[in-house]
Amino acid sequence: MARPSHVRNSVRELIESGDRHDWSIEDLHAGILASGLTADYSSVFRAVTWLERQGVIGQVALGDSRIRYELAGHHHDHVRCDACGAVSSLPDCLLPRAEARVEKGTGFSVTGHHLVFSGLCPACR
Amino acid sequence: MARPSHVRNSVRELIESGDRHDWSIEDLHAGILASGLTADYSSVFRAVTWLERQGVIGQVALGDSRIRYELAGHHHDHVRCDACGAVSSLPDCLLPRAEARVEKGTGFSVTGHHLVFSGLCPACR
DNA sequence: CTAAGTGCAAATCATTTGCAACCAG
DNA sequence: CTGGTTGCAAATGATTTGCACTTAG
Repeated sequence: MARPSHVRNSVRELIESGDRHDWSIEDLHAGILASGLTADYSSVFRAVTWLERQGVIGQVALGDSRIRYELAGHHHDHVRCDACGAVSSLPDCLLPRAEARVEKGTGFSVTGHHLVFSGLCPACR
Repeated sequence: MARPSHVRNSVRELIESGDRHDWSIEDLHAGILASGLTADYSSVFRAVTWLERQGVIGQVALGDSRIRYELAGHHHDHVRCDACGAVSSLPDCLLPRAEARVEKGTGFSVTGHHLVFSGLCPACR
């Protein structure tokens, strides 16, 4: 069913390139244009939606008012600079057994979590 | 400088009433109308902004695409039901010394964090 | 031919702001 | 009178959708 889609390919390539983990749709759109290719914002939106539904990428909710995406797969948490907005990711998850504790305490069955630290990055402090 | 403001009072009362910790502006607006009083959405917005600046309430970013607020003060984390959207809060913070670890690992100076667990609430599971 | 992918414009949704009327001090 | 508060309408910002055109399978 899937036909060649250069927009989807470009989006996937950008996100898989790995250096960033806080891609907004606008960032992706700009990235594609910067590489010489063309793509409409709405096409990027649809590509992102599609990739998300396929489980290739996932949303990252930073305090920021736009939706951001990163490669899905290995779970990790983030640190965000309050001053410049820079985001870094942490190598491993700091909540090894916290979920079990939450389950006991609340009665919820916990399937995951989202953790963002805030502070100042080395450059801004 | 501050004159009586029934909108601000209503918003504060609702949020201080304590049962919820995921008030959106729309929720607050609806809540005020439900109590028989009137208030414009924009006035509620301004009241919320004012209370936030005063440090009375703070934002809570749940996956949800709208900004939510809760009483500021004691820090605690949340669990959100993926099915019905219900939110509960956890009594204490589960990351006592995690911030120090993050500082060492990333070079950021960490000032806080935001943690949301996701799963299914007792009613939905 | 048929359905997927794309661009363009327009519709939504939620948040914010401008402005004039209003009112307590 | 003066400045804070409010309602109403309109501006923003970002996400989402409708539609027609193009093209791979």
